[in-house]
Amino acid sequence: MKRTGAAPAGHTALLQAAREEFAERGYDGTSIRQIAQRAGMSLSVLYHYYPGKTELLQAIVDEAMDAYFGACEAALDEAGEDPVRRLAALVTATIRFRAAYPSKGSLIQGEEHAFNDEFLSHYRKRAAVGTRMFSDVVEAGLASGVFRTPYPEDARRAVIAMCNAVGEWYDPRGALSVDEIAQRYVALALTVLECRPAARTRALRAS
Amino acid sequence: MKRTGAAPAGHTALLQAAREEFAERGYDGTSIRQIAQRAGMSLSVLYHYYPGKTELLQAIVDEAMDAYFGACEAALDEAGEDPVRRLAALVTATIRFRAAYPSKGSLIQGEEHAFNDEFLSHYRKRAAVGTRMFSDVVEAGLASGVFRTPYPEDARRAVIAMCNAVGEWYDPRGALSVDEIAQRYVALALTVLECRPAARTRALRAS
Amino acid sequence: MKRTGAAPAGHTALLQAAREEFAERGYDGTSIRQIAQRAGMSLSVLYHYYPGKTELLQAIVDEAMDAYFGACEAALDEAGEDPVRRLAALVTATIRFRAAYPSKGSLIQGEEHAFNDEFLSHYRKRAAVGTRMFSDVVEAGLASGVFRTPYPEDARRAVIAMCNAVGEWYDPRGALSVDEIAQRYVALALTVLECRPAARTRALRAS
Amino acid sequence: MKRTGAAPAGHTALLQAAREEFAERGYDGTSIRQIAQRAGMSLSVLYHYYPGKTELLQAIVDEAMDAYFGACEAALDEAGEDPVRRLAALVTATIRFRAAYPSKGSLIQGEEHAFNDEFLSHYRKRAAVGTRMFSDVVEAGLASGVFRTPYPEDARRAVIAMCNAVGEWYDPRGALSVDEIAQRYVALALTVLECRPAARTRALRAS
DNA sequence: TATGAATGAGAATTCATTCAT
DNA sequence: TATGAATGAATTCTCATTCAT
Repeated sequence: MKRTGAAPAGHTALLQAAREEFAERGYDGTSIRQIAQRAGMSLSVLYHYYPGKTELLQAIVDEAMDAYFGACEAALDEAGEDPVRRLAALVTATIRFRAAYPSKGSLIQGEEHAFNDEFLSHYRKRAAVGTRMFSDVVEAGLASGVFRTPYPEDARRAVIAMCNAVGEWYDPRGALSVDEIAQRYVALALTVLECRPAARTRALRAS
Repeated sequence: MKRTGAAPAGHTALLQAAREEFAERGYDGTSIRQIAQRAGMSLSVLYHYYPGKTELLQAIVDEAMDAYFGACEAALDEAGEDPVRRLAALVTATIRFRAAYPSKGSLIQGEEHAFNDEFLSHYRKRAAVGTRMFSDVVEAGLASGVFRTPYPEDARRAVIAMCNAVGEWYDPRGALSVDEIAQRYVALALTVLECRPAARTRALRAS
Repeated sequence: MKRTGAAPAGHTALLQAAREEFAERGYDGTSIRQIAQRAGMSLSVLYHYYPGKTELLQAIVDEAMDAYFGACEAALDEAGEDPVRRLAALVTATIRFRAAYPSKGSLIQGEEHAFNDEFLSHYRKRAAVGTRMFSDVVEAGLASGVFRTPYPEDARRAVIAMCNAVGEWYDPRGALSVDEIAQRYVALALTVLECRPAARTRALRAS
Repeated sequence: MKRTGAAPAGHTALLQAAREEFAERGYDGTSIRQIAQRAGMSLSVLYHYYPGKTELLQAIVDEAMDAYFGACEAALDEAGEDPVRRLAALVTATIRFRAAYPSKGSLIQGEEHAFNDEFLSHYRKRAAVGTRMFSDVVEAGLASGVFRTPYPEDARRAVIAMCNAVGEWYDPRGALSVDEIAQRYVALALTVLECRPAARTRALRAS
């Protein structure tokens, strides 16, 4: 997250403000005046940073995807070749991401209607890459025989859905830390994929 | 599903139109003009039926919850006492519900910010009842030893999340029917809960 | 006030409701729905009694003027020829009228802008008659030497203004009865007109 | 009375336009479109200056009260201690005020129903101060024996009412100047208060 | 008489955005 | 860069009134 330093100061404050407002009221429910106010700047200044509301949304979504996919790739790199460890890496990265960004303010799930056509296809392309990361790991695990789920597609969807849902209830003041939650979800995900006990034990010990 | 007969004609057409528009563009992204237009009536007529946009949203959400919880209760009644069959009943009802109502137009997930305080607490109360239905079944299964998940709370959340996610990709023209999808998700849910093989076989045969 | 019996039941309830609403919120601030509701009838019924909002206003104003001018004429008749007694009659009638009708709901002072041209001239004509009643009495008093004000026109306006103002503060639960107030205002009015002490004593004793 | 210099240009034009429209049609009878049009600006610009219709009304009323009470205080200061001269000061200030501001557009008599609770109490508080100014003078005059009215409270109301009524008929093109009218009303007011002839003569000569 | 549905114009207000400086 | 004024379209909602039955 070494993004700071490069960005022209106001940029990040603006993105942060927009992220929060969008998260609280949704894209359409938020006025750029509210964003400017929360960012502590005038409307005119806001327009100097971004040409419009849409671009603000897109910047947020893109930034979130950068952060998420970057984390995923880094985690995969570190995980090596073992499908179980790779799966654990993805789950952990997803949980951390959902915990870090408020509820729906991140990938702005459900705000796709606010995207214009160009950005929508860009977004879908990147989202597909994300899906692919999971699919690849699941397929690798099936190929090597450590995963045995009869419904790989649905199992992959289930894993992603349950990880994403963490963003809806996670509270930093809760009893469990993010990483403790991540551990549990790794276990649950392996269960969903019907991971062989031996491989599972190895992975859970490792992380 | 022609619920007509009770409702004064335009009411249902209006709800249907609003459901579709809200699903496509979100609550704030939808203008009541668009709703009226889709329902084929003038703005004034819309206001003749409903006192405002909020009430329209609330009516939709309430109706959806009525349908969902009604289906759940009926399914539970029919399932008898066996926790496995009860779990299967809830999963099936949820999948069917998510398939029947377009994406986010049903329980209007993520539009809570548009609820006023009164309705929000009403909504949360009902939602808690839904959560409870799942919790009760999970607990009963754990008590009787057929479920063995070490994380009942998270497993329950995972099951609900994966069922809800069906609404995001389900396409009636797809290869699998709703009930086939439901069968798969019952299997996945039982896997998540670490259901004993014997009980599982029994349940999957039964449905 | 034997007006009842003739009017078709709903009529008077309607006028009463309209009078109250207009008094509370002004003509433009009142919707005919509010009037219908206060009168306990449906919109359609209201429109059966009166063709529109304007006519309702005009009916109220006319009825109020009927009541007021009727009372004035009766009082003048009873007063005989003495200017002092005639003045006392007018003042008393005016005070009683202002006390009987809520604040501005009576002659709807200040709602002339809501009158159409035809009614406006009709209203002005009647109002002029009212003014004339006072003027005549003042002039008679001057002619006979009992009134000695050097500014008859302004004195007349002052008397009328102070009587009308009673409607703005009169409270039936107050310490003084309407007639006690009227007595005081007769005294004040005679003072304004610089009535000769002898004539004054006679008049104040008489009433 | 060119108050300009402080206010940002459009503000005063707006207030003037609103004052005139409100005076002609009443608060509820006036649309902000009409105000904007009379002020020669667009709706949006109007909203740039004032956040809403209510605030416009309140600004007008407050400004009018500032002007009136300011004039009263200045006049009282100049009048010295003599109750007769003080009374004359108040009457003159009131007449001038009523003549300067169109009919009911000033203290917006009779538009209290359009005030919100907060402003209503603020308004009533200031209005009470105005009442008090008159009461104090009347009481002082009674104490010193120059006023002899047996009904001080009603006399005070009468004086205020007759002065206020000037705004309903005053026409700058009339035969009498504002100050000539004021002189007459001072005389009438002193008559109402039953001022001692000696003191009266002195006061009428002085002004 | 009576009714509830329907109508279309107009209400106040907010929006994202641009412009002149 | 930065600013506050300006813009005009769109927003939700209310209005007085009429219509079909």
